[in-house]
Amino acid sequence: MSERNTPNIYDIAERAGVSIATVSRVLSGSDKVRETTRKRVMAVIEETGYTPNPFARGLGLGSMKMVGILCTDVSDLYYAAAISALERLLRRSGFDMLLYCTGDSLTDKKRYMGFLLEKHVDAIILVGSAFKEQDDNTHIENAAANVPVIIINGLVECPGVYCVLCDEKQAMYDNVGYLYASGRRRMLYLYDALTFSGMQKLDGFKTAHCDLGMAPDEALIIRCKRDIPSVRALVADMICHGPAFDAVLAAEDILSIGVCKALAEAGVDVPVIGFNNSILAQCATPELTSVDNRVAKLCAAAATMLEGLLEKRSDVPSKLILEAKLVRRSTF
Amino acid sequence: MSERNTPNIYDIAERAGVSIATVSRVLSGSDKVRETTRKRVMAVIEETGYTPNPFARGLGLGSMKMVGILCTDVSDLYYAAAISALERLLRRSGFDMLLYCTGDSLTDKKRYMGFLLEKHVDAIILVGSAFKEQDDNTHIENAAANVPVIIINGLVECPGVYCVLCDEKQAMYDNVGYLYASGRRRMLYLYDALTFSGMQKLDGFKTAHCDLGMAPDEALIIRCKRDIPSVRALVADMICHGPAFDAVLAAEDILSIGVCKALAEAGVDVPVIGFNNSILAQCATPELTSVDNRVAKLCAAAATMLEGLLEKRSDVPSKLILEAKLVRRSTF
DNA sequence: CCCAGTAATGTAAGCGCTTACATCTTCATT
DNA sequence: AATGAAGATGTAAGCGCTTACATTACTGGG
Repeated sequence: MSERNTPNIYDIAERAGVSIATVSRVLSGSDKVRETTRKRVMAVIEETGYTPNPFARGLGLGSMKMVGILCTDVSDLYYAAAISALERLLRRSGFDMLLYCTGDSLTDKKRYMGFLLEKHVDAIILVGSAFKEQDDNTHIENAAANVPVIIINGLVECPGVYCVLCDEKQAMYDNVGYLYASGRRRMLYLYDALTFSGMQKLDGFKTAHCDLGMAPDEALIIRCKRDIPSVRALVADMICHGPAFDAVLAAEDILSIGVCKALAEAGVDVPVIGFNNSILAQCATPELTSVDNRVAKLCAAAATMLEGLLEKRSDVPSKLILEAKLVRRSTF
Repeated sequence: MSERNTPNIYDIAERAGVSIATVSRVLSGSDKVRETTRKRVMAVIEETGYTPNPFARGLGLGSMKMVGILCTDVSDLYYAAAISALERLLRRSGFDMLLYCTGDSLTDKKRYMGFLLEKHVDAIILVGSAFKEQDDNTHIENAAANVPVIIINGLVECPGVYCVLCDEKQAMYDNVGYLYASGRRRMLYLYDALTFSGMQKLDGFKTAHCDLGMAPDEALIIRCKRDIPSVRALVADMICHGPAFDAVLAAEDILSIGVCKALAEAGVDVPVIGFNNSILAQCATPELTSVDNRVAKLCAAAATMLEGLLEKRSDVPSKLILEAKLVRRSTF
């Protein structure tokens, strides 16, 4: 073996008395290698602790088996759960995860998407990176022309883009129905961002009202900061100065927390339903009833999809919608 | 240009009427290129949308500017915050983040550490992946022989391993002091895992007791499941059946949540101090006083360290300890 | 025992870049 | 205008792998 620091395929070939092609075949699990040869090569590999250089392999193959993840905010509980699930699933399929956090800026999303493509990843998964209403999704469409793109909880209908999502519109629609059935007529709706998911939920809220013959009161549909004290102050103020409400629907658990605090302080008891069913729902006092939008399942579906796509199977659905599920606790 | 799908450096060279070496120099920002030539080359690059192939570059350079992250659990709030901060900081320095989640298994930690090395990352950062008492850290030491290893909130003293940590022992020591000063003598200590950090805190708790002339009561030092209902049940039981306690210190905010719930239900009012100062502390009712162990700062320090290490600077300290800070809210 | 046919292995040409070294310009000195 | 030195550019040899194609080693049927 030469005195380079790490052995290369030539060293292995030499020591095993074969050619590099044979070593490569052993490495790639090709079947056209005699069993005795394979054993001999494997022995040398074990003995030297050789591992193939991924860059060289990447250069030859055009891929390093990496999947790029574009996530708005990993520190968000919901996304963190998604990343965690995805990592495990990807690794199981032999892919590494290249993680990019975009924040909310569309410019950054586009830029990072570009970086990911430059890295020649095998696929791109978007987690929470889609899409305010005003967004243009050209970067996604472009990316999809080169590599499969999977969107978790977002929807972009375009060839090469595959979406797994939870029917949050329906979930919110149902929430309104439940509250209506229990006699509520003036539901407060709190949201912080009009992402794709945010719009779905808002839409569900409004549609349900219409279908129930109520015009949604715009004064009860409030956009607020994603921040406990703000929401708390907001709700406290509403309790004192109106407009009056007799139930609260929040687009995110974190908002509900602020709501609950304000309600508790004022001694007001109205139902509250959160969204995401994160750990926060269990932390709240009283414990928060919340919609479970199935991160883990979404991610598992995404992983399955990905495998299908990379095997170029043609039976991969371009859209997959899961049902959400209301988890009842103490606030409704 | 040939009819390959992506242009390569030869295409650019040809169209710009220079050699590939010059293109490469332009790309790498070398200064030995005449301004007019650079302009011409850049123009062609823009025009064609050429981006250098990262595998080829990696092969030549021996690096793809990637940093491997080994994290026990990204879905944990504390780690998620760390990952988020690190990603931003790494990207700023031009590194991509290769994320591995190990879980608690030492076998997996070792295995994944190996994978990371095989990928020829430029550095490895451990987030929460160190170290139960019984762990052997040979994999870390081996890795450090090849590539800088940075440990966030862990300590392995070994050449090539750099640690940034928060003085959690001192923080817990101080907690005991504060409670002692307010007259508490029977403090309940709850923890879930004896990671490095876990051991530090426990140590601080015990040492403080000794220094204050109290023998820590082992019956008040309890290991529990990291799970709200368990803790709640545990504490509820203790309230009824003893042993008696007059304050609670928890090693993690999530444990404190269970504590607070049990206390509230039983109408018992004793101080509680959590640890991590995560969002959970703000969610709790009453809001939880908690020790802030400075994730963001730790990560920033790690990033700075990393830059120093990759520039082979010799002034990089091998250990950096930050002070924790108690954030007072309603439970103490 | 020969030969076609197949299985196993080897040869060598990429993949797209970096960079040491060679070559050619430029330009200030004399 | 001749002469270097310094600056700009080109040449070509890797980096370590994959793989099409060529070659050699086997196999059983005639």
